[in-house]
Amino acid sequence: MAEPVAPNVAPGALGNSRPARDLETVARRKRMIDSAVDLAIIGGYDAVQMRDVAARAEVAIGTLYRHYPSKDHLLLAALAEQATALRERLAQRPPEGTDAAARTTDVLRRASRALTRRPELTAALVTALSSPESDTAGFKQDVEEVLRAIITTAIDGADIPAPDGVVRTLGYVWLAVLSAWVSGTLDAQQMTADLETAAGLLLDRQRIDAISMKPHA
Amino acid sequence: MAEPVAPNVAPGALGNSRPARDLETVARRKRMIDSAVDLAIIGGYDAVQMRDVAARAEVAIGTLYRHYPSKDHLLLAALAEQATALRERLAQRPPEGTDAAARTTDVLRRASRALTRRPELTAALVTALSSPESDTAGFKQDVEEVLRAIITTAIDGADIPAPDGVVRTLGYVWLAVLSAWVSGTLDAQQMTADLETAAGLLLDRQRIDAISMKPHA
DNA sequence: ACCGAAGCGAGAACGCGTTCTACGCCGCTA
DNA sequence: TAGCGGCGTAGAACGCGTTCTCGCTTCGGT
Repeated sequence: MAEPVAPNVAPGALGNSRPARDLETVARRKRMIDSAVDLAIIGGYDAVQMRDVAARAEVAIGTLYRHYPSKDHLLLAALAEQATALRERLAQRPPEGTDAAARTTDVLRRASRALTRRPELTAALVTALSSPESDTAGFKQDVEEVLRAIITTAIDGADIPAPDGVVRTLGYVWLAVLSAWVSGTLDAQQMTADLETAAGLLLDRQRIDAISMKPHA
Repeated sequence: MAEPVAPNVAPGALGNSRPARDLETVARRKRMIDSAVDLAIIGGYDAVQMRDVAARAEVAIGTLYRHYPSKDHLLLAALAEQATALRERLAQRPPEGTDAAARTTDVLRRASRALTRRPELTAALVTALSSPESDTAGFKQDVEEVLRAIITTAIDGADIPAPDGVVRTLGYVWLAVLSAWVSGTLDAQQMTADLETAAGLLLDRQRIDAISMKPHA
């Protein structure tokens, strides 16, 4: 629904009529995303400069803007790719643990490790995700849905009451700690810890006394 | 600790030695914050343009930057004021309800109403809050602490296990729904609903089956 | 074969956050 | 009294996201 198709184009208009042409277009789009990701890996959000992306993708800047109407659209498209890839990678090896809380913790821990492995890239993508331009709302919802899907598969099957509320709440916490990590208020370890605390509180009422979270710092 | 004192000044250096001079300085700072707030009320983040703030406060743009080294610092200073004021207003009339869940819901509902009353202003301040510049980390933590203090006073005294983890988690959810509201993914009603769902899940295990949250939209 | 639309390249231009330059005023200390 | 450092003003200048101009090419319909 929110695939970054060329703007101001009727839905489905970019159909299947011009094979060679469309192949070139698809390749160009991939180059743009890849260039953005390459730059983000090195220097984060600020290093992704539209002129540089265009140059590296060997495209005119107008072309870049034709396909991705803003820097945030571009990065959100990259983020959507990454998020889907992450979900698939996590699904490959199903979460360890017998109850929902343990499985969720396991999944979140693995996800956090993956995200912190390329800190600059993640920071760039999360920055785009938390930028407030309302014309990207749909894309953001798509990404949030992927995050919730990751949580859902971990919880799935367990006997959890109000699972939808739990998943949604955990999704919010995930977003919040991610953006706190990006802005430097939390380090990676605190981020994971807070996320797991929330999962424990929401999923495993038995264990909360054992958790006894201390205020960090 | 994070009071927006003039930058690059030793702590306490702005003491009490030059009365008339300092009075002027204090007045100037107030004019800058007030101007920013005035502009934000009308047009949100984008309407707060540094040249306009300076002109409206009758200061040179260099002076504005001397006191608030970036637009986000300026807005975060305004946000700190607003947040403290909100906390005090909420404290004036203590929350209704006999148990922690009810009181928390009451407080959050009142807070949300206050915030959505001036949508553009809140949007501007939350935008600044979720901007990723790391040199504002301290200010952000201050604001987050105020939010947590609001939640804490509602919970206080009740027999809640792991209260710190609950408060922290609720604080994250609050931030996340606020920024979702600002970016247009959630309307005010959904924002309040999700916040209350989280409060119910974290504080009132009995009621969660009754809540039975439905996926919205 | 011709037309118009659409995609693209090259680069200038614009807007706003931020920084820099040049200067004046005031209170301090040698 | 002279100089000096801090704060202030006015305004130009810079960087980067975004938009605009203009000309070229390719393609589908007539």
